[in-house]
Amino acid sequence: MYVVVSPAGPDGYALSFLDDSGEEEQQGELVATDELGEAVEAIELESPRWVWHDTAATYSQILEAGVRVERCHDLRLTIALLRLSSLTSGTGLAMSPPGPWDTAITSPKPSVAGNRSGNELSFDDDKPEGFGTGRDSSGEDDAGSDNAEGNASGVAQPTIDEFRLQLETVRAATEPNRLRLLIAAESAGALIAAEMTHAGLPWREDVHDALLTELLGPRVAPGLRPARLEQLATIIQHELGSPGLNTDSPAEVLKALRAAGLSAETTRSWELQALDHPVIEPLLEYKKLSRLLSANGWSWMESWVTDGRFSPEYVPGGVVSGRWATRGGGALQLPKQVRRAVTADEGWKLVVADAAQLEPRILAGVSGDLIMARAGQGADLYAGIVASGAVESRAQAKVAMLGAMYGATTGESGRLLPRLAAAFPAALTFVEDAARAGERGEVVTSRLGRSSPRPGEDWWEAQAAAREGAGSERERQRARQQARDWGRFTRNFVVQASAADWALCWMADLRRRLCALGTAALGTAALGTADLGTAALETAALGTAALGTAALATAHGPGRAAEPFGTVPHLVFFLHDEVIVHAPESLAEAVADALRSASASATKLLFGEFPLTVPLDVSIVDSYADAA
DNA sequence: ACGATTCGCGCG
DNA sequence: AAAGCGCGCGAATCGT
Repeated sequence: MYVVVSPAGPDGYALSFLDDSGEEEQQGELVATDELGEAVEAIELESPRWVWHDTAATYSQILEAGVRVERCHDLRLTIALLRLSSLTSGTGLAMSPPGPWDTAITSPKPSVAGNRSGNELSFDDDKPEGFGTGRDSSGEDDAGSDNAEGNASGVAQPTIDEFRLQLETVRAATEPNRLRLLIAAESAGALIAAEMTHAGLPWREDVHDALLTELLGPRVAPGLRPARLEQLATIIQHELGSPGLNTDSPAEVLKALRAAGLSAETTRSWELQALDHPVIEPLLEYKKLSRLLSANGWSWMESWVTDGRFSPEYVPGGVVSGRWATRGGGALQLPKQVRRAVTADEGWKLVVADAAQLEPRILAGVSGDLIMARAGQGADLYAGIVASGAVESRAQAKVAMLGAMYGATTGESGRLLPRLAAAFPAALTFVEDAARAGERGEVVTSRLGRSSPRPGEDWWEAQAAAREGAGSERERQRARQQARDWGRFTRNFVVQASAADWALCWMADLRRRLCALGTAALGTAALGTADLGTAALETAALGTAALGTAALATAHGPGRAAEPFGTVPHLVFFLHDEVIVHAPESLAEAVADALRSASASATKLLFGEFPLTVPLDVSIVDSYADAA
């Protein structure tokens, strides 16, 4: 069953019920915004798939009411996939001009730092053109239920139509099941993103403050330099013999370095490291600490940490490869320096898991390179590559693999590539083909059907001009450069995007297992971990395990603030190939098992019987800094 | 004075 | 050792 959620009037939603083929099976109903969570909770007992324009906008409100849902279909994320996918190229949907469904719903009030509540929406103000049915559904609904139901169907029609179009487009696709899995995974990712933003990453401000004080000196007002930075600045000025030097200005620092007889082209740290001069050490320390202060100092904490939680906004589908982006607080770049502050609540643990060498393993999978897959049977793929005889050291194996996936041409990496190609011809041919396709301006596609964008107008014009021999030699050279650049992008895309496919499946499967764990833990009997297996997962396209509504209901008793997680272990952080689960201590070991089972499930979903393994590094810790 | 771009560095 | 992919962010710098 599908339940389509559409905006209706200034302060409400229409819920429409569709059967599995998309036919309307019963009259819809209208609910006010502040009743949405309650209505969803009741319907969720039937395990529907929720269909809505934008998960981030709608699901956050449901979470505010303390309610979670098991699965959804995000119309905006799906249309983005279907527009670009090579599996649906040429379809009406792919060729249609951009419309309202392509646009995210933005909340009227820009989200205030750390404000994890009150994210109300006004569809009247914000809905893009094209939604209107010309009918006013607000107002005298009391007149009779017939009237209300009629309006519910009317306002819901554009949403229902778009959903049916997307279903039909998938049905007609080259490989519908592959796309269905991708869409289910992408939508599950959107649910997870909203839940992680809602939950936040447990953050100890006192630990963070102590750490800053130790490294920088006591806290000072914004704009002022803490003691340690002041001290280092003075030393630098002295060593360079320029008392007025502004150590924060790269241009001034560079000038001063050259005046002191040092041959630097830039002030980048790695370049400075090569220089031999007494100023280098204090200068490097200054840059490091200055970075810490500006990126993750006290004002960062003030802006982004509230009530012991760091709550960045995750942006699923924010990168064309399917990786997520984030907004706010630089969540993609939490320095190792400050991870000490990420600390489990009392009685809870952080279960930190990292998919070891994910991208090269995924390359083995997408290219069907059995030799490389075999090299990855152990815990360390790079050690396996050394054992295969392709290169001498682990360091070489790593730099060569990265070079293969990124398109290195020079340096040690470039030199090692022929040896890698000889040892693993299937894998290297695969990325090489992807690069050649990109150089021709063609589209490449991930394991589950996410395709790369085509290069822009400028790119094509430059190529055309160069082909016709027009323009200067310089312009032709530039065109070749652009072609190679795009080739490196598509070369990497097939790996990065397939790894993102895997990570989404991993998390979606993990989420179901975590919910099952929470339910089992609250039951009277020890039910153990629910292992639903791959077959069940495939038929369900990511999501049939009950979310444990009973557990959730128990978790927020009457009179308490609604809390959608209660004692259920839940994801609190995700970074490409790494997750953090916040779990009650008693469940931590079971969560670690769930993480590994989910890895196996995801690998099987993507690669079937191909003998690929994605081992995890799992740590059960109190602080993120203690993770392996 | 202010928006756009670049630099430099953090993460995978 | 410092290239080859993908990001976000703050400060400095550039352009108008």
